[in-house]
Amino acid sequence: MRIKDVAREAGVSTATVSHVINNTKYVTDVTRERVLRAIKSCNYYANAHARTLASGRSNIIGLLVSDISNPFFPELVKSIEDAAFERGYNVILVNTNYDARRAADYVRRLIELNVAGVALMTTELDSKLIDELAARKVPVVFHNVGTTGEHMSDVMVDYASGIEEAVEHLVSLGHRRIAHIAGPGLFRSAAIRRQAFLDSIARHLSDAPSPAIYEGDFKFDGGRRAAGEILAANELPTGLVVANDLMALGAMHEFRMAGLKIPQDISIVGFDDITFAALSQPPLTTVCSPRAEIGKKAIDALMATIKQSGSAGEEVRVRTYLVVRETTATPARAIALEAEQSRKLSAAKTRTQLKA
Amino acid sequence: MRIKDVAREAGVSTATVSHVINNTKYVTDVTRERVLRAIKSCNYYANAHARTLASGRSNIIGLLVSDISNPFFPELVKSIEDAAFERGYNVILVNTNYDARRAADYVRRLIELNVAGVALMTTELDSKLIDELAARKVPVVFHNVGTTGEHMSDVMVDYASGIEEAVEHLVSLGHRRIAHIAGPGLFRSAAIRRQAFLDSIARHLSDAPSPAIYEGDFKFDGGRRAAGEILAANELPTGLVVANDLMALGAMHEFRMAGLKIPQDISIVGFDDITFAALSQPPLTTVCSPRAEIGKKAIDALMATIKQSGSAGEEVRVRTYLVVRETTATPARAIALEAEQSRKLSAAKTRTQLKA
DNA sequence: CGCCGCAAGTTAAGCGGTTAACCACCCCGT
DNA sequence: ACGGGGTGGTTAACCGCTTAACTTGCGGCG
Repeated sequence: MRIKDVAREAGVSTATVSHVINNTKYVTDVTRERVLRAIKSCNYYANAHARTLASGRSNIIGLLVSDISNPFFPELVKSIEDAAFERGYNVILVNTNYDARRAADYVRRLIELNVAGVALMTTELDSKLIDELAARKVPVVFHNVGTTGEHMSDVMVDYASGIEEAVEHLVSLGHRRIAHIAGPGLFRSAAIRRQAFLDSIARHLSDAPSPAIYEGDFKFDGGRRAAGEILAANELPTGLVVANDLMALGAMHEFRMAGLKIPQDISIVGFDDITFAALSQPPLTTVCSPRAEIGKKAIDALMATIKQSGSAGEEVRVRTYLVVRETTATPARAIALEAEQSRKLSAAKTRTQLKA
Repeated sequence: MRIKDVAREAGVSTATVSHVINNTKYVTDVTRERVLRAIKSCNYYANAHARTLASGRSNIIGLLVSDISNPFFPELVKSIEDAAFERGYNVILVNTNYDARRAADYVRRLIELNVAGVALMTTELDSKLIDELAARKVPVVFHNVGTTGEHMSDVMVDYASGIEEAVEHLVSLGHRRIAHIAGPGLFRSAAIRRQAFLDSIARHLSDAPSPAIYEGDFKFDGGRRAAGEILAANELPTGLVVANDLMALGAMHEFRMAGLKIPQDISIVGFDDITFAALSQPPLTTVCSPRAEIGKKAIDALMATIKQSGSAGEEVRVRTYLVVRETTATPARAIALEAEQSRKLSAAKTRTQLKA
């Protein structure tokens, strides 16, 4: 059932069959019909490898993610796969497990597969890999790396916009003591979020004491531990911005264990908006990192550089934004406390004045 | 940088280069060395498509899942990708979105790619697809379909064993009124779990009234709705076995909204053991569907049929088992209630006896 | 009427490997 | 001295498709 069988069946040359399949040359309707019928009657499926070999064009793209079982990724993968499917591409899924060596092995395989492009949605990236890809002129789209170049696009997620909204939200609710649970120091995304948090605080709460920052590991337990540290500190913040939802959920768990009510005792904002953010108890207010949009734009950018090779990559921007749910509220108890304190304070003052 | 460049560089024929790469023929150490050096100095990467075309062997496998964003799948995908990677295979990820047409499109593409094998981890399966695959003699491994055959293996997950453990667990805690929230009627996996539940109940609680069964959609909201129905019914069960964790979590949410305490007022057992089962509040007792094992065994079975074509597929079994966490407990309140009722009852009896 | 140009196909040369068949050489036994 | 067989490598035919270049036939135009 090869193209030559179809050609024989239709009484034409293989070239003609190829042309009707690919629409690469005008063919009369009657010939086209004959060919199509032959294709059907032979139950002919083209051989993609032969096609790629002959044409130099492949319809496979590589998708690298750090860890598909991290709840951030599935939706991203889904949207990428979806966009690729629509455009006729197949995606090879690569799970690096945060392992640079494994990523390198895979990049080699992808190059051997002559992939049309690569979506590097990992956080950890070896620059040698990128060089390798660049040397082979493989179109690439990154995620928050900040480098674009020939064949290299980047979808930059504007973490700051969402963090700003989060801080603004807390401040407008009346919070003045806001802490942050950051991600691991060496993660770029963690560093950006941390800085964005500090900037926003500086902007909105310039007179308040500088905010406490705790560091977690981006996982549930890291959130628990950080919350433990917060509880151990002498002054509890009333608001908390957490660098990802998993840690936010972990922190909520720990606070609840300690008998705190959320949001009455402490308001919490997460980051990412993973599926479970909406399902937690209470539903988590969080900053949405729109993964469906990220995936779609990544493929758009990749396709653009695939179509016209030699083109410079583009830098696409995606905003993050706050999704208010039920873990944030006016810090009523804290405000009452402060009011009480200032009342006592003024009463004391009055007394001393009276004494004088 | 093609094989002929390497051959020229090393001063040998392309055949020799091919042989040292693939270890297909003995080559003297000095020649081998020369070739390897040439490969390195040319920075040569073999072309996988040419290799596949010439050899007829591909190192791509197709992995079909219904929906990667369903929390059941990521871990399965991960273990499959992992096992495939180790064996030198690349996986093309296919997200069918529960759409038979899309699955069909993809199967065609996979055949065109001459994939070495296909892992059909979807719930919905068109028999035409399977025929197509069978006709092309593509090795396939299913998930709970129950058909094996030439080139077709199946990893059967023994849902019943876990359900049995769950029911046993509840019964041994003292539960006598146990209900079930089932999955959508037309899902095979849902039907099997439902039947396993009924069987277990019949085995352990033959004297009790036949258990109530509610139907959900395998999603969080379906669990909420089902829980709503349960609350609306006149007699609350003390124990609940839910067909998957997402619905169990939804049900917990609903019960909590209604003011019930878990597990004091109602014990809940989920199914799947998704990541969030352990993170819920309280952590969910559930039946673990060991996805890492399923994935690994699926690839093992697939590889077996790939290696020796013409072999009959095997049927692999995987047990599910109960993971006890904190949503199950002795139905204290219910027992107290019943005790109270029976006391009243006997008191009433005594009264009537006295009267008599 | 002869020639041009276009329309519709065909021919055949790759694409980059694999591998069966073949060859040259050398060692060894008789 | 000579044939046989093993060793280490080469030759070249393919795998199935694409596509540039070429052919053929025909209508239109000067």
